[in-house]
This record gives sequence, structure tokens and C-alpha cells, in this order.
Amino acid sequence: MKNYKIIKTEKQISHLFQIFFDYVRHLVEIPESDQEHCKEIFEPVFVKKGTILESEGTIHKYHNFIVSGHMRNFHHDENGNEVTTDINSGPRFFTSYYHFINQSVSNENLHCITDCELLRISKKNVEKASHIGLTSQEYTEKVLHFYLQSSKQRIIDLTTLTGKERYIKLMKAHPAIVKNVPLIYIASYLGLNPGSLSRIRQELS
Amino acid sequence: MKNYKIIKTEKQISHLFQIFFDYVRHLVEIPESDQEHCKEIFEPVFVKKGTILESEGTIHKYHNFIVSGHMRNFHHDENGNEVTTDINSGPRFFTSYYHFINQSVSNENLHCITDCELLRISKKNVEKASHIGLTSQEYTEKVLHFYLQSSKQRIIDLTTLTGKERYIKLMKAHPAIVKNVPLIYIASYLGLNPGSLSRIRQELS
DNA sequence: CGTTACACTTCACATTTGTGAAGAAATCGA
DNA sequence: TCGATTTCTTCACAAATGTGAAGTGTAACG
Repeated sequence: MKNYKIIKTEKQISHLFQIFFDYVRHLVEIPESDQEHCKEIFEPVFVKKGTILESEGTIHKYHNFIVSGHMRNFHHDENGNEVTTDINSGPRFFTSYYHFINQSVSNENLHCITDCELLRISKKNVEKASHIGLTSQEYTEKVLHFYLQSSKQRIIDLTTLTGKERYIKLMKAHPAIVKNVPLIYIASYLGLNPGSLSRIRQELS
Repeated sequence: MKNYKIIKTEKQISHLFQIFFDYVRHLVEIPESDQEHCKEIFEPVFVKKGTILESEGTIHKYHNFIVSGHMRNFHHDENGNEVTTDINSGPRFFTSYYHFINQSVSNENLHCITDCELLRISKKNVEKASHIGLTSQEYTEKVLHFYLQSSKQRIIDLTTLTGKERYIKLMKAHPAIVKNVPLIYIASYLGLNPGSLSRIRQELS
């Protein structure tokens, strides 16, 4: 089964970078010359639904930017149960940050829930390109801040909201996730059993 | 009521820095010369139980290191209810990071639950001392990573453990917190009602 | 020393969520 | 297109947690 590197036209690839640059501009400036350089160090990848891009027990090779599609991050707990810790859609970065940056063995899996269009960069290229704003210390710190803020908000939601309230909030914030991602993953992400979430859905309809 | 700057001896202050340096060494090297400099830019503060060190609606002035004592971080939700987002004991840094670093108006309160011994540094001094390892980009990134990892673990605990399991885990990891911090704050931190946590305590005894 | 305020426990009852099994629906691959 | 597999729903019952009130400490402060 060939999940990777399906051949696409120049135009399609150009479109990926367009979305990428539009997204990144929110956080940092990227001069024209850097944009050209990005096209050399970021690799466009088209991945089939179901692919595990990076898996637990390995050192993750790439820093991934989701252009389109849905991905989740999961691991196994001490009883062997899958725990979905994160679900996200493009455009955005989606990586096991801590382990990627430190190149330590990750306990996390990056799973493409739907077909995904990605741009990814190897650790080597990240280091080579440290002069580019995008891979600079400053940008990294901004990204980490952003994740820290989202994590804090999620903790607040988990401690103060009921399951139904958390689901409603997710529906409003990310309707595409609720539409495209299987219920079991959403349930795990929200800290609910699939049965409980199904009941909540029914109550809401 | 005078909560601040109770006069202490040279020896007591020296002890604070000793604990501080011991702690920081885990993450970064600090040469002798930098240690001397630290003593100039960090201010020892002795604070009475109950003091709100930094409060919501203001720009936080200091980056705090708890030498001893217990502090919590809380805010008010849209209904005006207090939410305790974090509880910690020294030695460790305890600051509303995002808002402090960006010098934006914080929505968080830093509350001394017990008498606390602190070392704190103003934003100005942080910038002045950027050549010291301790206030460098590298150190900041390590600290952010550390917080991100703790937040992720807390999310996992909140989604996969019951209230009783979370309480037991806290007891094991931080017995001093369970002993010294009022139940209402611990309950809020664990995402439980005070009544529920009290029941859990009873079941465990 | 006594008053006051706050924190903690306890209770009965309501609500939410978990559990496991069974069947319906949707999806996948040949 | 047709089985095979997975996911989703539904149900009854169990367990966990929320709620509000009442009563009992316990610490703080004058």
C-alpha cells in the first residue's frame, strides 16, 4: 500500500505553500527570499487516511504542517488503552514537539484520520535553516506559548465543564472535527466514554 | 498590614539563594560570577499567608521563584466563580508566564496560601540580564517545555482518571500540598466539588 | 478570652457518567 | 457489488460526582 508521495502537479504543490505562508504570517514575517528557501527545505506529502505518520518508540523525523485534513495524537496508557491527547485540522503545525525538538524517543503516534496534505521538514533542515524567522528561537517560543495557552484552557474546560458542555464547545469551535472525526476519538479527547458521548449527541438532537 | 519586606538577616537571605542555585543547576549551569550578579537582580521577599502577590487586571511586575511555601494561581470564570488552575510549592518558579513575558494584562492572581519565602526579579532586570544563562532564551525554552509537559500530563489525568485516582496521585506526588493547602483549592484544582473531595477523603480513611 | 469568619464534614437526593452487551449502520476491501 | 469489519447507537443498571443545607470544627483577631 503506497500512502506517501503521490505525484501532484506543480500547481497543487504551490497551493500548499500558499496556505502555509498565509498561516505563518500571523506569527512572523517571511521575506520573499525565505519563502523560496522554504520550498526547498519543506517537503510536500500527501497521505492516505489511516496512516500513522510517526509512531511511538521511535525518534520522530519530521516537524509536520497540516495543510488540510485531520490528525490526532495518541498513545497507550499503562493498561494498553489508546488515549487520544489531541485532535487538529489544518492549517496548523502538528508535531510531538517536546520529543521532536529534543530528538528523544517519543511515546506518541501521529495518526492521519482523514486524507491529509502536509508540508514537513526534517530535524536536520530545521537546524540548517535556523536563520529563517520560521525556524528561529523566537518563532519556536511563540509556538510553545500558543500550545501552553491552549493546554491551560483545556485544563480549565476539563475541570469546570460537564461532558455535554465540552462537546458543545468543541462543536462551535471546530465543527469540521465533529463532522469528520470518528466519535471514539472525540470521546477520548473529551474525557468521555463513546457510549456517554453518543448519549450526549442524542440529547442534543 | 505589612506583608512585604520583613527584615531578615544576611544569613537567612544567603540561604534563599543557596536553595535557588541548587534548584536552577538542574537545568542550566551558573558560573560564580553570574551567581553574584543574581544576588543583585533578584530581590528576597518574605510574604505572609493570604497575600495576593500579583492580581488580575494588572500587568505583573515580577517573575517569582518560590523558595519555600505554597502558592496557587486562580482566576474568575464568567460566572464570577474562583477557579484554581495551579498549586505549587517551592522550590520552583511560579509566574503567570505568558502575561509576564509579553507584559500583557493578566487575568490571573498569584495567591500565597501559606507564608512564603520568595526571590523575585522585575521584567526590567530580566531584560538587563539576558546574558546570564538563567534568563536566556535557552533557559526560557526549557522552562516552557517543562510546563507544556506538565500540562499535557494533567490533561491526560483529567481525561482518564476518576476524582479519587487524581487525589491519590496528588497525595503521592505532593503530600505537602495535601497537608497544607485548604481542601477547597485542592478540589478546584482537581476538578471536584469540595463536598465530593471530602467524601473521597472519608472513603480513603 | 470570646467572637467572628472561614473551612470542613456529612447527609439525602439529583444528575452525570461509566459499563457491557446487543443490534443497527456505515465503511472498507476484495 | 457483496461480505467482513468497524463504528455507532441504544439500553438497563451501576458508580461517580454535583448540589445545597446544616452542623461541627478551627484559626484569626481584637
